[in-house]
Amino acid sequence: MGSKAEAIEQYLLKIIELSDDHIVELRRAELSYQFSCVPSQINYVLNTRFTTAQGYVVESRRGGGGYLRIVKVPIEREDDLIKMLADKSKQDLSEQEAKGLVIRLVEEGFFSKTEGRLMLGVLSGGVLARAKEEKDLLRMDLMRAMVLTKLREK
Amino acid sequence: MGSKAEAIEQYLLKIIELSDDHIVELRRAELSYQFSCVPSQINYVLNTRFTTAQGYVVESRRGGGGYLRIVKVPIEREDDLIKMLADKSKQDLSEQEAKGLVIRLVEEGFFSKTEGRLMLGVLSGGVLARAKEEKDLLRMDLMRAMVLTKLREK
DNA sequence: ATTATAAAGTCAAATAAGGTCAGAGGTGGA
DNA sequence: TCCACCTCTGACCTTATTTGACTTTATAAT
Repeated sequence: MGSKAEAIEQYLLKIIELSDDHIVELRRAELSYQFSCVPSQINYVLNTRFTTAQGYVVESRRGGGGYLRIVKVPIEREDDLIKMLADKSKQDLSEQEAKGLVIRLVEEGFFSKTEGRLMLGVLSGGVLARAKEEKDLLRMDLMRAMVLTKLREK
Repeated sequence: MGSKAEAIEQYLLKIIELSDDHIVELRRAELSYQFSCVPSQINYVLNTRFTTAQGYVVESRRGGGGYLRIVKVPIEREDDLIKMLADKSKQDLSEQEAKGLVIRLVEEGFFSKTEGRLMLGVLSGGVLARAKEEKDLLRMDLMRAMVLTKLREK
């Protein structure tokens, strides 16, 4: 049984897809009611799955007439990419982050679908098991290497 | 006398066979309960019998809604390059070997040129530096993962 | 202005998975 | 018999999700 968080994610993705300008606006309380969960779980989903790294901007407003707005934004890809890669302080990459990033890079057309699959193949699952504690560091190295390879070819 | 590990293996093989897309998803805790063993024995079975060398990709997720997913990738090829990957005794792959292999796989049209470049980007140079002595083992894991990913999509 | 009401945000604890590793226990062949 | 090589177990670890008490901010009503 998939988690509730995932169901909420899927629902949001779907309605974003359906909206013509890739913007969706909603009430936190209503959504949490629909999915019979506490309101703060909506924040959890937003914080873990609709991050800027994954290409989303979330705005909100409290109080009467409050709302949540999720906007999917395209990136100025190469600049942002280089920035991300150049950010030396970011030395590790979790599996989740990696997946989000790859999905986005494919959506942006930076990588083809098959390339994306290839990347997911090495970045996720038990493939890096041997690397143990260094797994997340290595994953970052691999991601860098692949993005750089691709940049060079363009 | 068949071991419990073998019984679990047989069971998994059977349900993978029965599933129409060769994918099976399950709860570790449930399975271990069915076979009255500790949960970690499931990992033992997966690690010893459902490896990439044997054509399986295993994914998992922890936490609420967690799961194990086993994907079988059919390796029915006369292609001896690919067969080599199925050779369990071959556990490491040097940089030179990797390059040669990728080049041939691209020549044969198994991988596209850009995919090949992506692979070389990951398999060669200092990218795996972090893995130290395990570098060659890890390189083999990566190669297997990529080939399986590609086979999976064909 | 003050107070009431209607949102949404934060954060940490509780819960629900799966992962790792080292050592104990078997088993079969030389 | 003895050794090498499986299997099996349990203690401990890491990660993801769910919940709820408390906080903050906006609007509406007096």
